[in-house]
Amino acid sequence: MRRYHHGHLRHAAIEAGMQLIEASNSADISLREIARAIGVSAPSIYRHFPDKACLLAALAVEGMDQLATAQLIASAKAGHGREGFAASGRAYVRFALAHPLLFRMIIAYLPSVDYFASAKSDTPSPVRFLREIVEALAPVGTSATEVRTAALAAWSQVHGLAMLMLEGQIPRDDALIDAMIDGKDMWPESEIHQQDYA
Amino acid sequence: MRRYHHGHLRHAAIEAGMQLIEASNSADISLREIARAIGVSAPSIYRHFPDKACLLAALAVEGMDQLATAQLIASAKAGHGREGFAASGRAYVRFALAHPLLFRMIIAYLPSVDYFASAKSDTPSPVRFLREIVEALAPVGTSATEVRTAALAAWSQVHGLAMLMLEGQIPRDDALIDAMIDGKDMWPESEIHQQDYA
DNA sequence: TGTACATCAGTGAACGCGCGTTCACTGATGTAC
DNA sequence: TGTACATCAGTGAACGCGCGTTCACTGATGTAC
Repeated sequence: MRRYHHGHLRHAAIEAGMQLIEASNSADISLREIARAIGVSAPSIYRHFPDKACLLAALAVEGMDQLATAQLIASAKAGHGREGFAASGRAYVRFALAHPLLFRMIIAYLPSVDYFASAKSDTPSPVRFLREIVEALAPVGTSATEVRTAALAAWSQVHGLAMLMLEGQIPRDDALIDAMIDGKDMWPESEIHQQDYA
Repeated sequence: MRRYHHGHLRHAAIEAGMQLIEASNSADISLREIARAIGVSAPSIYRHFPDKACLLAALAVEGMDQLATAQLIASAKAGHGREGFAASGRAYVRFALAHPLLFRMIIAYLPSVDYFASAKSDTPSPVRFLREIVEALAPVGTSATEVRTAALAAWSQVHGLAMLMLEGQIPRDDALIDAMIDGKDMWPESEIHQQDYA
């Protein structure tokens, strides 16, 4: 009987889960698989997670963090602003291609983050990042719903590209990603009041 | 021993499969389920399909036909051209929302239809429809790859919206679909040489 | 027209699979006296 | 400091599930003579 003090097994399960997710790129991860990976019996998982869905949700949260971070870094490298926004979009697609199953799980197992609710939250998330950067780029006087529509359209754009490439319907062509996501499209002739994402 | 002469069971299986797909909106359909639905033993399916994947592929083909038809009708109703294109995009999203599982299967189980290869094919398909309508709308002198990029961007846009709505990440708001997909975005100040989709 | 026969679309039973979850348990840990 | 004890993170065995697929079969059909 190996003993994991104070939530160590919980941590180990999530870590092992993440590794298994990277290895598999299509089917869901099984609870038993994760237990096997950390050398522990399957029922022991239930000391730390009520059921499988909660375990997967924990992995999805982990993945969401990673995605948000990847986008933030990409945006910062491009100097935020319009170019940073495009860069974060490309980062979204590349993250999906690099971590197919994790990406699907983020979308599937995470409770949806309402666009407007994200304004009140403090935790970083792709949705919150999206809202803030689009708000910063919108011309003064743009209505909240207009901004939201633009933000959701941008999300749809990169999400659709990611999914279609994952499904093999669009070739995984790096140049195509770049061509599809450039900074010129949104509010082309507007003045920008730039803000950092903090 | 009920007997289905001359491929009747094949037909019945596809029909029953389509109905089951409409009923379920998330998990995959099982081969046994389909057999049950038509009152036949599971192994009898194997007289007509080599394996489950082929059965599902047949359903996906059926679904693709329906999707292409829905888009074509929507486009025709709007008079083709720029408005027709937007209408076909909205039809894509609404089809996905109305037939969630079928939509997923079309994307997942169908061999990818290469954009350029679709030019040579004669069978109607969403990709072929997309290519033809975007080509018709492109200003004279637009390069083939530019047209392709625009077409794939449009596809990504509606596909992403559809997926995010299906996953509950974006509210299923009809007005939002309309706002997001209007005909103004692509090549805004270009002359159009319109063509019908035949 | 009647009969022998080949074909082949169906059948029920069985295979092995891995899954999520429950159960009664064991035994190491940390604490209270 | 030593001992009794409660806690609770682990265990192996078992549950029932539905799945895709294989197997040897049966019996209706349509055809050749």
